[in-house]
Amino acid sequence: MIEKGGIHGVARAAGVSLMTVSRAMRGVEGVSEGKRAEILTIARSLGYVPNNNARALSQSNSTLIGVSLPTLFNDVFADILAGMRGTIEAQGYSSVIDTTEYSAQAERRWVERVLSWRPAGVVLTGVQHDPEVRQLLRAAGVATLETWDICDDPIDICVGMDHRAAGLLLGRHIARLGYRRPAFVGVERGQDPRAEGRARGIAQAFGEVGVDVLPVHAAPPDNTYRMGADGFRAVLAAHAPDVVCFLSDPMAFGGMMAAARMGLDVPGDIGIAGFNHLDLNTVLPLELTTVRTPRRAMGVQGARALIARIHGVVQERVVALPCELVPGATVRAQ
Amino acid sequence: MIEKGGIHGVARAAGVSLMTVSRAMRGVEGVSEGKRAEILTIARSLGYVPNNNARALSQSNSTLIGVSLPTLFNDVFADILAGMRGTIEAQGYSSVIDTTEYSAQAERRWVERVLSWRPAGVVLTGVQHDPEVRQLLRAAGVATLETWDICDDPIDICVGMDHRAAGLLLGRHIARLGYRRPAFVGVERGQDPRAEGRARGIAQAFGEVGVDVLPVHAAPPDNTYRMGADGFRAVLAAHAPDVVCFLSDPMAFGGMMAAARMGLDVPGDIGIAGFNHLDLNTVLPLELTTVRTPRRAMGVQGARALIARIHGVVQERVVALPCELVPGATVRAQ
DNA sequence: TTGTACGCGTTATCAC
DNA sequence: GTGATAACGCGTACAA
Repeated sequence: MIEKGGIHGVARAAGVSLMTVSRAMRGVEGVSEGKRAEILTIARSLGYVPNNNARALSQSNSTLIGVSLPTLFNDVFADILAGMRGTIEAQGYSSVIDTTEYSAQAERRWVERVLSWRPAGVVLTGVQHDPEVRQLLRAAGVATLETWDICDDPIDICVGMDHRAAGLLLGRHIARLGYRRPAFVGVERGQDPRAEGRARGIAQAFGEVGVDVLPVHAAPPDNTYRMGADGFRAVLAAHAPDVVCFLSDPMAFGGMMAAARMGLDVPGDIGIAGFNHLDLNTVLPLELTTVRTPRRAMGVQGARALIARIHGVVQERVVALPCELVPGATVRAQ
Repeated sequence: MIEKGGIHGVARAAGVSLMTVSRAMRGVEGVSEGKRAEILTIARSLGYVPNNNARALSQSNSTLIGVSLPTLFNDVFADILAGMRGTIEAQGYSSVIDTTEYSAQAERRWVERVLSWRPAGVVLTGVQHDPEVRQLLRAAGVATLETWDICDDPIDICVGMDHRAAGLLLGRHIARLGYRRPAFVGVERGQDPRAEGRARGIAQAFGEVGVDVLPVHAAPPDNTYRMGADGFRAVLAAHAPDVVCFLSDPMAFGGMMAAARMGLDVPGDIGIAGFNHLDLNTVLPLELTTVRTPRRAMGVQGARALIARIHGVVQERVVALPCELVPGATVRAQ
């Protein structure tokens, strides 16, 4: 419908050739300024928008970067994305977002779809993918960034963090405070590999002080806060822990609310810890014990590395950004 | 790089013509099953992904739906989107997301970009846009859905809700409980037209009981929870209200936390109300007084209407979905 | 069942 | 500074 004239219509209306319109629209040299202004006015009045499919087809280089996120219901990914987008757009690239709902299958389908647009680069969340994803991206020779997690052999490059180390950091802090009956509330196995990594780190920390078991409760899918609250009750009934670590801050908050409802004092009766240090924490009466993750920096540095990679510059293939313990006040003090 | 062979490479490797490969890849008739399997295997091993730019260029019909959201840092839009995506994908369409950060300029640029892909449909959040947006979309003749808000003359079709009516609903409830010194905490003017509509509704409700002023505090941009907390303190100091309505639930929660920190009892000393009824509320010790918005339904019905519109079916141009008051416990009882 | 010619809208290249 | 022509990779229509 838009092609009732397309570039031809504009050219005809302006009394010039296609090429002159093309040059005028793109802002490249080869058109007198007067003519350019005239053409732009006509194009605008005709509602002409260049056809990117044709442009992409006739050119080999693209400025499109596809970004895959597990979900939009998590400020973590919004933070990472915010960091990326600033950089991506400042460099003249544009991004296209999609979510996989934590499904490897959906991620694979998305990779095929985005590759069909011949993007300059692709961003994936995490390092665990359908085997075909790696193969597709490698075969396409497309610059690929994996983020949020790290691994030894990324598809292309990787800017993330070590979730196990982060769990270890948190776990050691908690263990040092004397807790000996920890528990973890997360989601079903395979749903969130990063959370599993953190749980392993926590388990390792407690292993170092002779506690060999970290009971894990997998919350059935629901709203995050309720998952935290229900998970807290479940793990309390099943394992009588003295401290409960949660997959995330929102879940930990749910746990805190459940504790209050049960008449339990935090941290007097039981300790609670979250993960990520999200905005919510800044207003809580009792600051949550958690780990601050470098989400925004990850986005910025990841995008920079990806664009450098697109330009053929390869630095380190894997960059792990550091986390920071937030002692908070939901576990007991020394 | 991927075109080291492209469809030609596959055809050559399989010993057939381009068209046979094309047919095999698309799953249409005209290829023997044996040959199809063989071709698919070869294509896969060669990492061949069809070029969507070429496909889109050669066809007039697209299955792409572009969706514009203000931000990802708000579960409201995640909810709407979740509702849409299910429908969109079930109908064989695919969606591309972008965020505008509440900037009309960014929205206009996005509309141009998405139109350059010749989408089947476009979804915009809200009804207030740069004038050119309307012109571009109308000129392109692309099916367009506006959502989350409503207006009398949508660009094309509109499935949303009446924010002023929602504010009126909430305001009347609060006014009926005897409150007479209301205040509103929102964001700077123009940042969120929907919130302004709700504030107008609240003001109208209080106008009905003879209270003609609704002091409004515009929180400077920050994290939502802190904006709520800081806004609460500011509005309290400036206007000594007996009830504070917030732009959203998360801000209201920030306000509740600030009240607690100031030693104020809610609702004993002061009333608080939010908007949207988000997941957070389900775990709070004191359920927030708020309005439940039909976000998911809006997404589902909006997507259905848009796809019907794409297929040429036009029902009502504007559909307003109803909201529901959640009395909660953060304003005093009757 | 399989292959050939042409067109989609744009840009690069070369000629004027 | 401007215009003509040939790609880009795929799908449609038709021919074999």
